[in-house]
Amino acid sequence: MVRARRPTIVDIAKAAGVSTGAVSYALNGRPGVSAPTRARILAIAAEMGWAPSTAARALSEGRVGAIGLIVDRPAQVLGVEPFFMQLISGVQSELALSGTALLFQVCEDIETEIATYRRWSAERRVDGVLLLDLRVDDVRVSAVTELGLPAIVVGGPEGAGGLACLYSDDGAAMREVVQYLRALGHRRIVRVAGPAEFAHTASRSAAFVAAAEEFGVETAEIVHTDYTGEGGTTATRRLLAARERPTALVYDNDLMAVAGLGVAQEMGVAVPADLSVVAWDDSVLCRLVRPALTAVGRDVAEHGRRAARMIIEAVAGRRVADQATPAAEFVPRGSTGPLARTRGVTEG
Amino acid sequence: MVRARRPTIVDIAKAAGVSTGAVSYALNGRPGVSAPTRARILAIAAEMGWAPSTAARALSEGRVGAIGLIVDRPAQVLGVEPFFMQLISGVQSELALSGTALLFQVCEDIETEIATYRRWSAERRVDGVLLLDLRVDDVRVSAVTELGLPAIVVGGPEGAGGLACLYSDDGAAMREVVQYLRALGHRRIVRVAGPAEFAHTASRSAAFVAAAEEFGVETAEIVHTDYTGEGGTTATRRLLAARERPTALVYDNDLMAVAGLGVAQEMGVAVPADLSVVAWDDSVLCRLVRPALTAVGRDVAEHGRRAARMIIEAVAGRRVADQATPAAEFVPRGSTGPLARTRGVTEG
DNA sequence: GACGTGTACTTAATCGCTTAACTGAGCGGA
DNA sequence: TCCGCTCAGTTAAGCGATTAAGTACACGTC
Repeated sequence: MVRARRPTIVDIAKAAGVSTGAVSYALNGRPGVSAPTRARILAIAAEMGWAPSTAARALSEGRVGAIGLIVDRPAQVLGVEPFFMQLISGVQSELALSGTALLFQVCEDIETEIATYRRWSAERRVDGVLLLDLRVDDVRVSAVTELGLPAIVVGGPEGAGGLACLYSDDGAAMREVVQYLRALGHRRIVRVAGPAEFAHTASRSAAFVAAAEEFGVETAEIVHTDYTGEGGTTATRRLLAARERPTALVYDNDLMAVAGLGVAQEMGVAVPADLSVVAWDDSVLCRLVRPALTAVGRDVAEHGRRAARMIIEAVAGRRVADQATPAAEFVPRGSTGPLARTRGVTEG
Repeated sequence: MVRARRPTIVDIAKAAGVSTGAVSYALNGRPGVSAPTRARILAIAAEMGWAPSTAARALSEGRVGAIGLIVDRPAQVLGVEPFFMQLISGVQSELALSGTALLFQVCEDIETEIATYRRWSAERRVDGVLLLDLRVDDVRVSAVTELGLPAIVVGGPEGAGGLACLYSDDGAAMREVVQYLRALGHRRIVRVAGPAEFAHTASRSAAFVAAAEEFGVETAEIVHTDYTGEGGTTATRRLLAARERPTALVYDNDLMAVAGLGVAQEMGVAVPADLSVVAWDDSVLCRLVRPALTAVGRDVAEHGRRAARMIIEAVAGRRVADQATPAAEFVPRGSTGPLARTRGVTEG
């Protein structure tokens, strides 16, 4: 299979009887060629099926028209957690509008991630990157800053150490969830959170604690897991086996919530009669299980599109301000309900 | 944020007091420089943190070191179906070994997909592509062949119209599933398949029909859906509402199986007492719901890694033979069991 | 001492495109 | 008639690599 020789501006120039410079001006909509000549060149280019060579353009313009996205979660989780794919879809769809490519990489740890940024920067593979899952004092921020690699923090809380940030205001939604659960009679609520080192985990936790205080929730505990189904299973089993078990669980992602639901079923804890379950990211998954999961949903794809727009701006050298994604929406479904009866310590 | 000027071979040449040609020979391990000079050049390059500019290399070598992957399923499905992310993780991890980048794109339809291949080819963005979800008489095959774009068909059945193909032999697993269900006493089995136009759907369906005949399954029906949760829900609802409802359902992906499980629960059909459920792709999801889903699992990430190796070979210009992925493994869990009692037409 | 043969380089063309600088024609005004 | 200006191009350098072809020197050989 011999790869066909694709037309270059030289071919167009020859066909049009002008210089390559003129062709370049015409194709890029710059002044310097007359209207008829421009039209002729454009027609020839279209007919030949010409498209600019990214390599050549990258070399002379210094920009490659690609941005990078690295996810570092185990493949297991990645596959099953809707959030990432939806985010990527969103990012990708927006990038496609400007012909920007998306380089995607899965890493195992943050060191490899940083090494990849270095390599990408050194090889000039990408014009900028999107950082996910910002950690408290995240080393990646200084790494990309040092490299001079334009970057946007996606989903972190505000003020990402000098980098522009797309944050989602989870505070209001968290407040709504806690208020709702409290109104249903719940007094022992546990938040099954993601890893403590993630900045957005911390910010949601803070909102949770504040809301619990505001609405007079007696016990408002937080346990940390790793976002995996197993993590959710283990945590839930432990929580439900406790003497004073919680009556409501607020999970940090849909996957863990589904896992929790399974554990409750397995332990004979009725949902929602004995236990209310709330999932943070809403997704098809939440609607498929029974009872359907009450969830806090946000438009993840839109989140991704915004992030894409921000990084495009940043790459273009324009200042980008922090931006908030539309507030998350609380969607009550069958997994939450009024507490059936007041329960004492343990029942037989 | 001024992007740091990254070192080029000119910088290295100056520092080493040699020409850029010598530097190039040294860095690429070619003869033409003495051992001491080579060592000196390598040391300087390492110290400067030099990495070859992909753009420059692409321009002079004609290869960009990137391969493309397009998925055309709605974002909704993508997010929630573990298969894709796991596949991509696998592909990506293998590509990373050779420093090859992965361009990832989500499309809405096959026309856009083909247009993207054209653009990628014209812009020389990728050296090759992986084709997913081969259709019967797939137009993409001729499209990439015409473009002279190296491509590998992932997961199609053998003989993908001239393109090398990585196929998974689903026949044996399907036979095992049907035999197992038949042994449990099931006589009315329905396969809830993906879209009929996918080649792998057709091949699995053929295996299903053959196995049903071999083991004397009375009713072996096939219904087609779109792989979405909603598709699974609707199909299942219709099937379970029928006068002679099936006693076992074999779903083409985990998502639909979970959806089916939900519908059964909602309609008061006990799983596995009244209905056995089998999912095709095994994933965390299958283990999280209750009862856990009996599933046919394969190592999707390994599938991806193989695909990556194949496309790298193809890009290098070597002939690539069709290859089979290790056979799928059948994992019985709680969602399948012996038929509780022989049921007549409809019961109250 | 002339000649061939390696070795260790250098030189310069090349990939495809952008763009600053230059050229030459046409035109208006003094 | 000459000057300056604008327009519509052309020319050529540059982006950062690779690589064929050339060069200079050392060495061995007859």
